[in-house]
Amino acid sequence: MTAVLKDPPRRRRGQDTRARLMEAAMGVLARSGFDRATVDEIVREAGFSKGAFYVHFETKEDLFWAMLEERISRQQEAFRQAVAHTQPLADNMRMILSGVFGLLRDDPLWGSLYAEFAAHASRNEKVRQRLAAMYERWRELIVDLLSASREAGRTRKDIDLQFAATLLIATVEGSIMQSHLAPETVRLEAMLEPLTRTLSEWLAPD
Amino acid sequence: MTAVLKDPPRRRRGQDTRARLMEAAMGVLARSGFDRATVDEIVREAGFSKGAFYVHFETKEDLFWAMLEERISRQQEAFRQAVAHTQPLADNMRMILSGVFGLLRDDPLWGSLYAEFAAHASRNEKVRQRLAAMYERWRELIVDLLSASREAGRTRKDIDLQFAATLLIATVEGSIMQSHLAPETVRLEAMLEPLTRTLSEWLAPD
DNA sequence: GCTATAATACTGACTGGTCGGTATGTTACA
DNA sequence: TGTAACATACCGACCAGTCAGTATTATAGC
Repeated sequence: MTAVLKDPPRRRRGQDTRARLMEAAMGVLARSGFDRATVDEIVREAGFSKGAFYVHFETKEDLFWAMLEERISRQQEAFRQAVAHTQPLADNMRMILSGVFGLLRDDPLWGSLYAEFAAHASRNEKVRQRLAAMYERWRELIVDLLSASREAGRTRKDIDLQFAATLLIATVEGSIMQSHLAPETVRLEAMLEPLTRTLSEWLAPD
Repeated sequence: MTAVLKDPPRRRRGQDTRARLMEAAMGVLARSGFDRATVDEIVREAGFSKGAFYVHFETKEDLFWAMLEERISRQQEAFRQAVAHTQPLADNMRMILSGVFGLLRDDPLWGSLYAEFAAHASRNEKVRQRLAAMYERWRELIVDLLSASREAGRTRKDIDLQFAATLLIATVEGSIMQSHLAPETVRLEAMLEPLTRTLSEWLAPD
């Protein structure tokens, strides 16, 4: 993959310039999309000049990568924390769902940003592979979780775990998608309990 | 909604220019995204000149709208045809799924185009509302279907139909998303039967 | 401590190229 | 011969990326 992230220059004037640029970029990217977002707008919002931008990023594309990596690792971390193999499956499920939903509620720009990533992935093989790897990792984590739960006799044995993982992710992402496009009709918060119950019931041995 | 579609000029030189422009645009939009796609590239691919484009579309944005409407109406039509209220629910389910999956298989550009629409919806309130209305219509159709099935005693009564519709759509769209980003791992064809079975079992009265 | 020198972070004017949209001309058909 | 469809050259705005210069901090020698 040969990541192109240059290690950040030492901080100065009390602030981490690179981080502030990325923070501003997040808003601008979510508002305007990658192609319409201009470097000028990003640096203006961050309170820097264009030169500063090109000290920290080689190109605009480079910034995009940095954003993608940053969001993915944050998401993975939240996911991992929500998974505690020792709890009943329904509790795990609720933890995961509310963790993911919470991330979106706390940071409403994430939905737009993710749509942007997905669109880019369609046209950029490298981005696509990176997102595919992210999904792969999620599936692994879920399969592990279900596998452990199955050992403990708390999950039915006649379900293909790969399929189950794919379906779980699909359910969550599809719900997020709909609530993102029609927030007045589909409320994530309201779906937390029904989703938890439905998925748990499906997985529970009869 | 006040659609801005101008009625197509009379055809000339044996071909429907507007349709050919849209066909070419579909490829270019899927490849490059809306912002990177240039009018020049579209007309070149369609075998016309820039002047022809602006005879048939007021702006580039106008073309985008036309594409969106065209895809939505085609999708709705496929959906409606797949739904026959008279069949057992599982058969209906399979019909709907294979209908949607087939649309994607026959036209691999659709996935990219849809990602583009979704990304645009994040930044354009009008596009967002249009997509939201599309989802709303789907939910209505599904609720009708489930409602009829419930009358016939073939669907459990303790499920909120709105929630069920949302969940069904989420499942399908989430699966499509994953197969779009990771086609080598998630094969839609392979998911048809398991999905049909899982969803039918969930909805069936015990 | 104090200054000289080097290294780094940042500024902002500028450029080269791109592209949506237009103006004007040309062709085909009624 | 008029009119709608199409072609082509062009313009003006925009923008990623550059670069020469400035400001700030680190370091070395005293």
